[in-house]
Amino acid sequence: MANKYYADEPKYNVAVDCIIFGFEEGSLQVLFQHRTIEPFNGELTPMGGFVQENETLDEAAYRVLTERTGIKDLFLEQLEAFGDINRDPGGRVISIAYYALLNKAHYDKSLLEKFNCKWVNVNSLPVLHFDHMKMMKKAINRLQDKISYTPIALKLLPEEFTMTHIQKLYEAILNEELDKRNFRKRVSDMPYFVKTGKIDKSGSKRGAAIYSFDYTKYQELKDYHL
Amino acid sequence: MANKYYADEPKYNVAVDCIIFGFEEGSLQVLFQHRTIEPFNGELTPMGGFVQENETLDEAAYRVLTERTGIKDLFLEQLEAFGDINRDPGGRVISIAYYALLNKAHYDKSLLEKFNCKWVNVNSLPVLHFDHMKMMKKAINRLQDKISYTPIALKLLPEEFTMTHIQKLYEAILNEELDKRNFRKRVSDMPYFVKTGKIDKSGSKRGAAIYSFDYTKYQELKDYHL
DNA sequence: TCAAAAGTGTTAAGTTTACACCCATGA
DNA sequence: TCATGGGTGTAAACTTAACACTTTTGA
Repeated sequence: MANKYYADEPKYNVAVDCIIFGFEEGSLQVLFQHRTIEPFNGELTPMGGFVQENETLDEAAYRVLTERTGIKDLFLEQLEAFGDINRDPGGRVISIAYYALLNKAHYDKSLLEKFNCKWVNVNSLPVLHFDHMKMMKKAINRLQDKISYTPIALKLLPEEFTMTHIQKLYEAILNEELDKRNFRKRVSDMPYFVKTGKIDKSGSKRGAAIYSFDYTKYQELKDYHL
Repeated sequence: MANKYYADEPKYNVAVDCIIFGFEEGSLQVLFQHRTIEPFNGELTPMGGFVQENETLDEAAYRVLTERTGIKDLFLEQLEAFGDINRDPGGRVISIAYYALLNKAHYDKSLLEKFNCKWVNVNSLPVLHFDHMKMMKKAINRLQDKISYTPIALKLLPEEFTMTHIQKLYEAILNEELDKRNFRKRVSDMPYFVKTGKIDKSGSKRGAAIYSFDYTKYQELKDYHL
């Protein structure tokens, strides 16, 4: 497709970089892949890819995500564009950073080898190159901010969960302990958390009530109230 | 500069679009310029320009801003990247949207004709084309959010101002009336608002105390407390 | 019977909101 | 002297934070 008017203006490669969060064994994790070219060959980077001509930025990010994780139902949001002149030694690349939240129970582990990927605990991040640490910090901050006023964090959990699961999740994201009674009170006050009536006996002898999240109810309440 | 590794990947024009806010006569305003090409020749758009090879995204936005307004001391922050495939009929352009806050007292009015610009009250926005209305809404929302926890809005005021000035400013941004006593209490509680000792007699017979903002003190407090 | 996680309320502290009158001055 | 905007405090409502014991059950 010929560019009709802007022929004299410079053009650049445009990429997306996705910080992909997962949650397992009480820890917030991020998915990285090993670089396959110099410089920093073998070192870890967020999931990235170039924006193609037939896709929007969001679509490019979504494509990269589904390709690398096999997951279609996830939360995806743009963070910011990064465009420092020499941010990528391979050439000038403008990168649009995204973050995504997915349910690791649905993650296809065979893709770990296929794409040479690795889940890393956010508390033991590797050295990151380029401006990837800036992206990480932005992603974590955004996630921390956002879970206080939206239930997006639930995309990190299985469809069914206990109060303890949600609390551990919030504690992992916020990196601080929360008061059990206050936390449960706040969660219970939101009408879109519904008891399934089932009991999870895996975590204790007594068993814990299993909840699910009613996205339909959430949308309604959001539309009419918040 | 040759692109070393990514020769096969598509390239795009990359632009910045700046939503520039000003404040005058009690109203929040935005600076637009008239398009000079089809489609929508003559209609209003935010201040835009292409990102050049020797500048970062922020620098491109800053260049556009200083060029179009003559102002160097302003608040500038990235909003989001817009990259829908046909967002610009002139060709595929990825646009990085910014918003900026400036003190209209320093605005060089001769630039109005030079760049064929126009200040418009936010309450009477013109029809906007492309994805410009999305950018506007994002900018206004961000500004509204952000003034509740940072004093950036002061960049819209002269260096010296009265309590009434700040209140009118906040009311214009938030688009709602605020309680005078509560507002003044909150402002006075922040130690970086300092009374200059001067009196502004322009607004009333009695005269109002003139304040200024101590940016140094603000930085200190921010570093050690917030 | 006991260890381990689940579940449950109340009080104090802090924050936010609502609200009305006097002051100083120039015209 | 009066019209105009400047300036000030308090009480009620609401929100947030702190805190400890009982329940259930499988091993």
